[in-house]
Amino acid sequence: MKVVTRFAPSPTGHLHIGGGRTAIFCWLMARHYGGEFRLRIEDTDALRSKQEYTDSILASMKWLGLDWDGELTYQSRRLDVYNAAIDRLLETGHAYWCDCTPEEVEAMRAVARAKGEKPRYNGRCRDRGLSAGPGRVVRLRVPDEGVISFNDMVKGPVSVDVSELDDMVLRRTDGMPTYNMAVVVDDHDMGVTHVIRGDDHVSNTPKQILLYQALGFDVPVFGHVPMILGPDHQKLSKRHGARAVIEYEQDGLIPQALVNYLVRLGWSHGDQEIFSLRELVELFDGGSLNSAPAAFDPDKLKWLNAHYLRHTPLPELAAMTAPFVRKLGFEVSQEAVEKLLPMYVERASDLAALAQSLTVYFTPAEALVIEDKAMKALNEDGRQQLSILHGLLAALPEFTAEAIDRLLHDYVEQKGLKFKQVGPPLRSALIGLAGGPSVHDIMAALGREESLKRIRRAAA
RNA sequence: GUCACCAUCGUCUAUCCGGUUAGGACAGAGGCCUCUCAAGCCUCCAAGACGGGUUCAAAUCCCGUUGGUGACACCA
Repeated sequence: MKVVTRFAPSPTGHLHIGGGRTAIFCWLMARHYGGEFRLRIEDTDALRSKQEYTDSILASMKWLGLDWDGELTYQSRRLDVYNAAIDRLLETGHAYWCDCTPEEVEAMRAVARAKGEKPRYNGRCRDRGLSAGPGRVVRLRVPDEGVISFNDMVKGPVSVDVSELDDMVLRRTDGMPTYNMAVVVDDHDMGVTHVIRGDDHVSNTPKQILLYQALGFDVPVFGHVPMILGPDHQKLSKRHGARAVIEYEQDGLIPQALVNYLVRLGWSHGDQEIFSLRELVELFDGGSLNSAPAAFDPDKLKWLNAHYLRHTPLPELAAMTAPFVRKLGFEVSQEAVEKLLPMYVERASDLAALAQSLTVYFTPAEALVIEDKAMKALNEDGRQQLSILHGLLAALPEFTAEAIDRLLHDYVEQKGLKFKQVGPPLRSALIGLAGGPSVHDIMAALGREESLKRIRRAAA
């Protein structure tokens, strides 16, 4: 049987990392089994759905490297299909019209709650034989007794007594189908075999199974992946920092690093931490998923991203970094960026920071700001060394990293100095920072003229 | 409140069907390297929520307690 999975976001916000992770799992599952991965936009909430969010979600999917099969499905364009299904349910007696107002239903819930029961609709209109009319909704007739069970891919067997279920609304007064109704019809029509979604949908599953049965559809396999919690084990929220995939893109993350991190959150393959996309497709078969919610750890993501940064081929990394440098206001070529990269790949954990560290090379000597920590090295002795070195460097026949390094070491040895006495002052003079690459590499990158200019300026 | 699900180092996790000095990774501490900052390498710190069973043997199976998460809409 061909495996068909789907990702079905509602365009009421950007793609967040929790959604991103379930999308990755769905995609991986489909690719692993050589099946199909479908994408559906759940926009039945006309008020909150926005085109810009659909665009943003699609962009994030592409950025993550998740391609989908077939056409995009928009629920808002399938209203007729849902209504036909609802009519069938009405005809077969699985559903009925109800004219209770939201206030009345709320009162019923209050009563149930007061009795210590689960708040729900009391079934008042079940047998009133109402027909279509303004202000009326269609509700599902939940069986009086029975237990709904399903074998969840990640949670194992789950069962719920139907007495816990509500005669839920299938069709709203405005004629729009509700989420549970649309999902079941769509998943069936799209031939979805494995419904992988967030943990927050477990309690919808029994209701949907009831709908599948009432409609005479085959019930798919369900898999509910646990939620991602904040580092403090609370629900992920704004105060935990970035939640949307697009924010990570803007912060300079490498998509593969985010994918790797997200997959490892709740899934594992022995002790392995680093997975290429190809490996993931090969290894991810839908098993080994953890059923407990996982806390998001920004530090580990940072580490992974730094790892990917270091392992990205230079030209590719330059292409990714250049836009970030330009965003900082420096009109630079990709080639110029690529030349500087080897000095900095091991010193940055994201593209934004990497770009920032390159800016000192594009800043004119006069505008170079020397940070406080770097000023310490420019004491009297430091400045004196700079003056002497300025002369030696000016006379150096070949201004290459090797030659500069040799000159510096020869000088230190002859004068009986410690390298510490020349390295830090030079670095402060050259890039205005206390930390960074070897001074000979910095000078070679800057070139003789620019290096001497900066040394002169700092010595004065 | 009711229902569902969950519970191994601070965090992510391994330990496929009971027998391990409970392993790895991030973070943290220390060290090596070194002109600095990183990277890299090495070492260390650190866990089976609690209480009962079952068993020769339990982190692993069962029950309970506690704790956590989710859900309880004419949102998805």
